Amino acid sequence: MTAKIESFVMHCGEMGSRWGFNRTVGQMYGLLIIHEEALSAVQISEALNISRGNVSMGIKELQSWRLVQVHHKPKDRKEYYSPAGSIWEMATRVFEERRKREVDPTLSLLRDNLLDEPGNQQEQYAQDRMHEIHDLLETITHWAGELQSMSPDKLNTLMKLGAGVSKVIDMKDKFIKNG
Amino acid sequence: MTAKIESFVMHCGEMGSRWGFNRTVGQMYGLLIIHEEALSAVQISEALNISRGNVSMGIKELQSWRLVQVHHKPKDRKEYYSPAGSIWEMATRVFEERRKREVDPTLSLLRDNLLDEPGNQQEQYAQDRMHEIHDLLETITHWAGELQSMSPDKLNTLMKLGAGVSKVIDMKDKFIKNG
DNA sequence: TTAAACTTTCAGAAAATACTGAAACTTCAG
DNA sequence: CTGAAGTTTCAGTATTTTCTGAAAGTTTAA
Repeated sequence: MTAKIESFVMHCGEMGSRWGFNRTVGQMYGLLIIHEEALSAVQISEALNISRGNVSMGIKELQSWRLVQVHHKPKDRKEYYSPAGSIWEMATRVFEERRKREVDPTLSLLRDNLLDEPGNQQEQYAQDRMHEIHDLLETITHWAGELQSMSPDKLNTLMKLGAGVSKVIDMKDKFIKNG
Repeated sequence: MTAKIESFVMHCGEMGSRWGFNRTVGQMYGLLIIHEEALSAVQISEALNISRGNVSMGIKELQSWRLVQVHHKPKDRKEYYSPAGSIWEMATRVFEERRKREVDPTLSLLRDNLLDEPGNQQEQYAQDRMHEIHDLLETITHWAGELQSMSPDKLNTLMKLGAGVSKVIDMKDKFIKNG
């Protein structure tokens, strides 16, 4: 590994826990992304100086995020791993998986709590706040889903438009009002 | 604390680490959100059964996220804490702080790495991937900033529009072409 | 079948992170 | 000043998370 490549891989390790996995899983994913050829478990463990068992667990973790793909080479029993999908897909998958882990459980707890009538003023206040949080998370979650259903280039147009989208929406309102 | 309130607070604790802080900080923030009155450090430590020192560290952490506000009562030297801003602001702050911690360092590393010429084919490939990641993160970051600059109700309109925004944009293109 | 070549699992060790509580520090009323 | 009422700090401990490596499991070629 050259110094530049190593610095990227190590950075992925350091950021790993902030992105939702642990250091070695971060390093492994970083390595797979910038390496042109698919790598075997042993190659990964040698490149990163981690145990074979750890690589096995890490691959499992990355698979649970739908971020790696397994390949086989003819006349070779080993499994070779590479990132699943484009950089774009990688981003949407991380986004989606994090939503599942970070938002969905909370939405479900809030829904449950909101089913009961509040027993007193204190609970009334608490429920009002929970309601606000629930609605906000629900709106954002729903919106994120809609965005992900758009084609990447539509989405790109939208992003490039930025806050300008607001003008376009105003224009639509005017257009409709005026017939 | 009633059972329902406690379940919410404990949930915030469990989710804490997924949201970027630790268990007790999560509990503290949950408690402050659903509690109508501001709470003193001692009240927090008693409600959650954690040490006074831990509360102090937790408040510091929440302040670094710009999520709490300090109040003083007349004739009372204690500090009282409550969430800073509306639920909406809370969401944008968490979003923004997480961007700073999760994305900005990576963008800066990528920029640095992309300044140098690649030394060989392997580095060329690595740099191409880094370039893709850089551009994607930059686009998303920029877009997120633009969205945050919009007023909450504009943003709400946009979110409610969902994927329908794509049609509005098409309409604009047609309108301009024909108009 | 057998055994070689590989992968997975998991108990225990190591490392990282969070928490406590006592001491140090700050602020302010008298 | 003094000391009471508060806050912060941080060394040491407890807890949680991650990692290792050996054993168990799987697959396939002969």
